[in-house]
Amino acid sequence: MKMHIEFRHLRTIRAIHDAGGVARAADLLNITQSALSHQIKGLEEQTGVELFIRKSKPIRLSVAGQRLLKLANKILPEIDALQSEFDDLRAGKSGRLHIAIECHACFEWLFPVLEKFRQKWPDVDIDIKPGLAFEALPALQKENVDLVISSDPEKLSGITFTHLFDYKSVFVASAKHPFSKKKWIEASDFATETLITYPVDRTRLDVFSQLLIPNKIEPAQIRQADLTSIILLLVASDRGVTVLPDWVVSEIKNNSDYTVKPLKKTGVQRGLFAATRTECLDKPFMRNLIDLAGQEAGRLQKD
Amino acid sequence: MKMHIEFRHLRTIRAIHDAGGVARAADLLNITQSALSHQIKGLEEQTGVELFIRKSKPIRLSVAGQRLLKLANKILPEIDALQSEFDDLRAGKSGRLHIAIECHACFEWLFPVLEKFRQKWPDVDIDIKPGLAFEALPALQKENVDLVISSDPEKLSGITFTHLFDYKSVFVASAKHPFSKKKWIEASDFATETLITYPVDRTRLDVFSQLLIPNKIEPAQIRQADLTSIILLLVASDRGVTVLPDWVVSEIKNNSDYTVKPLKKTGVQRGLFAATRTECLDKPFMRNLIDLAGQEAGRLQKD
DNA sequence: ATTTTATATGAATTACATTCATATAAAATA
DNA sequence: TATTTTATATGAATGTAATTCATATAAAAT
Repeated sequence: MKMHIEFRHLRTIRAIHDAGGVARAADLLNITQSALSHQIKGLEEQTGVELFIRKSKPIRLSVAGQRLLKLANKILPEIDALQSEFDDLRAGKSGRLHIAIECHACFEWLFPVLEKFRQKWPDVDIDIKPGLAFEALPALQKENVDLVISSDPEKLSGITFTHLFDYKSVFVASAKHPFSKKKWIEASDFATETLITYPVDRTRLDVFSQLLIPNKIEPAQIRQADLTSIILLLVASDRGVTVLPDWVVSEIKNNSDYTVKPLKKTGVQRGLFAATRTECLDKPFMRNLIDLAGQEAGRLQKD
Repeated sequence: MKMHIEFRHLRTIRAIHDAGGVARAADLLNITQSALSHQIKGLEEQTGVELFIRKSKPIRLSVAGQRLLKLANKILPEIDALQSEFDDLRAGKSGRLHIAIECHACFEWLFPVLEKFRQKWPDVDIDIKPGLAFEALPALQKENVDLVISSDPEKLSGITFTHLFDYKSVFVASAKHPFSKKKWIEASDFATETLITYPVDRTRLDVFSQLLIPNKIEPAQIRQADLTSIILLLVASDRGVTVLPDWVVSEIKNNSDYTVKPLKKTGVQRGLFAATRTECLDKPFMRNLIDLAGQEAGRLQKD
């Protein structure tokens, strides 16, 4: 009396209908006729209605039975579809790729990469989570995201950092700016300047982490802007100076509105890494994304 | 390895999600936590994908798990709905009422009855099968129909005939017809007449079964018409004579276009019966239909 | 009426879900 | 950080329910 309707029963109903009888259905399901007979008897007890008309010999579905069959024909394909979705998932054709980017400027090269990726892996669920830019690595461990783009590799259990490419952080100012005569920019130079940055914690900005904080220099003023194009606009109109990755700057290097200088005599070189859960590197789409990211980086550097 | 996804699994997934953890879900389902743990392990083996993220402590659904949950939330209510449909069926609120009528003129009184019935039993699936007018009783036994309206009760195993009402078969002709002077009509009178009948086997027509066949009389001519109103039209314009149940004739009894006479000196009295499978008499809607038919009959006779 | 074919059923068997006892691992707490 | 608490996992034992086997019964076909 505790028994429930189970998929077994739906498969049975469908088989009996398709095969046109219990005995034939039994072959179809690789099961004995007796088993099916017991099964439908149990099902009729459970549902409380007669599912079959037993007066005719290959037994037929009653009205109630037909109703159940209808449901079976609706539900069973859905389960099969789900199973094949799962098969895709296991085969690595589908999956989830939720990305957190610590580096704000990375949008620039990430979008073209994702566009290529999307074409090759249409069933992978792509998303970018800019919200949790900080705390990205814990989120990665907790499987809230699957990929973190970061400049600061850490030793973390279960997390692997894959080197994507190197870039330089370069100083950008208006062409009219007095620093256009300098060969390179020092930390101390910022003390009198208005610095334009992305609106993120300063520890996540190369200018600060690599130059100003170590040298204990505070810019005269800080102004924040969301989009790279806005920052460049502000710089062009001499409202301040900024520091950006060289790949961003490559587009405006030959633009006479701007002057671009290295930071320090040696330049400030940084690496960009893809952080993933180690086991995820087995997934083909994940490896492919990292490959694509490397290729795109190469293309940017050439310009 | 042969295991399939079962409803148990869907209920489990849903419970784990709703309760927010395996342990709490276990209470919810009145089952041990261990059972659920084994269950989801088996399910993961079957599907081949990880359904849960086990890094966090009350375990969460993975992407695949969420997909399964979505399906569970779709499917489980459908099964519940079906079960309550079955409950209605068992309670006698719903069911099938497919009717075969041997007696062609019965449409006349059956339609109003069914209209009343439909209002009271909206979930009963009503249908009239005029096609298998002959062979109606075997169809009843085979559960192809559930009710047969017949004038000829037989002793048949599993079939019960319920008397609905009696009627007389009466002769109808145009008012101008010479027989309008007769007190009653004999079989021999038909030998010179054109008889208009429903287009059915003559054994199912009262004139033949009750009068002409026993007396071995053949009408001069036979003409067939589908609808009672057409038959009456033909009779009014003196294209022939007919024999109809008195309840049909009651409408035109006072119409000066027609003359109505009894058959034979004594009249030809017949009964009308509802044949059903005996077990179907337990169903409340079936009893109610038979009651309604009786009432409607009473109303017709009064006119 | 008889044979054939299809379904039903009781008892035995087997498979498998569940429980129990306990290990393991994450989260909370000190 | 160590410790306690809470949550899940697991192996072995148990119990239940699905399946099989052997056979009875009933409808269809001959």
